[in-house]
Amino acid sequence: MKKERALTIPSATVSRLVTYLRILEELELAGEPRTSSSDLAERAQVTAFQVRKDLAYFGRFGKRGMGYSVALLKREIIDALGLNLHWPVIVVGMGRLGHAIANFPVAAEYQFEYVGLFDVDPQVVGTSIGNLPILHMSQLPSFVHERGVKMAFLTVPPERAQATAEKLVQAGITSILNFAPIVLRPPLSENEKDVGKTKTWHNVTVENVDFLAGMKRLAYYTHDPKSPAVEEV
Amino acid sequence: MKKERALTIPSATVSRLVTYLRILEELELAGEPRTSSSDLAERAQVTAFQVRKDLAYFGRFGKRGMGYSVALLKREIIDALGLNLHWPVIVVGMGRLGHAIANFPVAAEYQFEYVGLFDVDPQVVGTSIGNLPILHMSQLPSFVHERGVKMAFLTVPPERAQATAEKLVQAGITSILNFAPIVLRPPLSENEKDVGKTKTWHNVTVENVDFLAGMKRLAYYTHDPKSPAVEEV
DNA sequence: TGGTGTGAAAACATTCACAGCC
DNA sequence: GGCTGTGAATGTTTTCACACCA
Repeated sequence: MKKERALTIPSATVSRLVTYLRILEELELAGEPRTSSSDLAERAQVTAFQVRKDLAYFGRFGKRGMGYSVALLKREIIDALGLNLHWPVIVVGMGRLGHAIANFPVAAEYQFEYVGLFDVDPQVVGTSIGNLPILHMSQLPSFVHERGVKMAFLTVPPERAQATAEKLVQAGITSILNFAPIVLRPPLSENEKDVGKTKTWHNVTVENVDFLAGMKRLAYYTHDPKSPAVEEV
Repeated sequence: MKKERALTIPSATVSRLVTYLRILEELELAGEPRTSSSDLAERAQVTAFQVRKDLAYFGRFGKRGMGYSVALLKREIIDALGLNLHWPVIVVGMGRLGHAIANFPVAAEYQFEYVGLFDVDPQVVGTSIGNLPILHMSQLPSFVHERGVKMAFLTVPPERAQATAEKLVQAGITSILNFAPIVLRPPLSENEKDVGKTKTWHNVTVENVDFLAGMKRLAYYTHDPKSPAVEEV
């Protein structure tokens, strides 16, 4: 008899799992064989309840009274996140930011691997970064199809991000790490339901990396809200 | 008679307000004088209910049947987020990433302004970026105190991030935009309650910018969860 | 005894329906 | 008629208490 395990790990939990994984790597490097929910909690700055609940979404890995094996728990989180799989990645938009990202040693992180770099500027198409040549966008659809690439880092200028994203999805990309400070959306007249924090778009997932947004949120949490928040009635 | 307005805008709402603000800027640039909750919703990829609820946390800016004035709503969100204030910012850690960030024209974003750059490496201390000299970390406490700086961008290597963050807070910094892929935490034996998504630390707020974490979350949302999620019972 | 796993409760966030006003 | 503002309902996430087991 088969029973489905919870397919849906809450998005907040997914974020924390990434954090726990990083902590487990540190513990392993430090030679610590075991940890506990309260130890993980302090290092991740959450509660021990939260850690146990997060882990319970996809299994039972601890020993009561003993805590968790660092090596085992690390392996389980890697599997749960899909980081045991090979992830070929393309970088689209080879300006300053694209160059910086393409030079980052992403291969050190599990099985992510840059396999293609793309741009439209004839000045940069044909040059290389590391041993990867920068290809023209016109070659992208066949490249993505042949190599089975699903994940793209979008590093084009903001005003071109939407149009480029649409091309990526058309070519078969399903996961976009969007560095442009805009909200990517489906081509007009498409209505799909959002799923959690990460929005879907024809089964497309977008994650945003946006330090300007973080900077503005910081301003809110830092400014004294008392004075403007008192009003005359 | 005075009455306090809701001091607490939910953190999820704060994030969306930043998005709405960006959209309002675009609309203003495009010469659109008015918008509506459904227009904003589509552009921000949320529901119209959500937009109206978010705005209702800090005021009533619309006209029934007419929607919102782009200029007015933009001003209100700017005020609510504290972006009408001047934000002097220091960048700490002038490696590749710190250089890239320091070269970014952050002054184009409201009243943020880089006022100081810091590092410990004698090779870079004394050199300049733009018209700002890179100062040694030993000068940071007096600089922060004299200039009344509250916000810092932390771009040091991961292994130095925690110790550097502690120095920043000791010097009087209350807001850290953390680019290091680690969780910053208070010096040992300090227990403070978390407040929402953004954690507090002696009234310190940390926002994280971490593309590797985004990349790993993407892997989870992209990998087919069906096969490993079915288990024998 | 110590620390996990989990059902139940509380807190929080989103969705909805519709009253109210331009 | 159209679109906002908002209490109520729903759904999701976090917190908690405690049963259970090495």
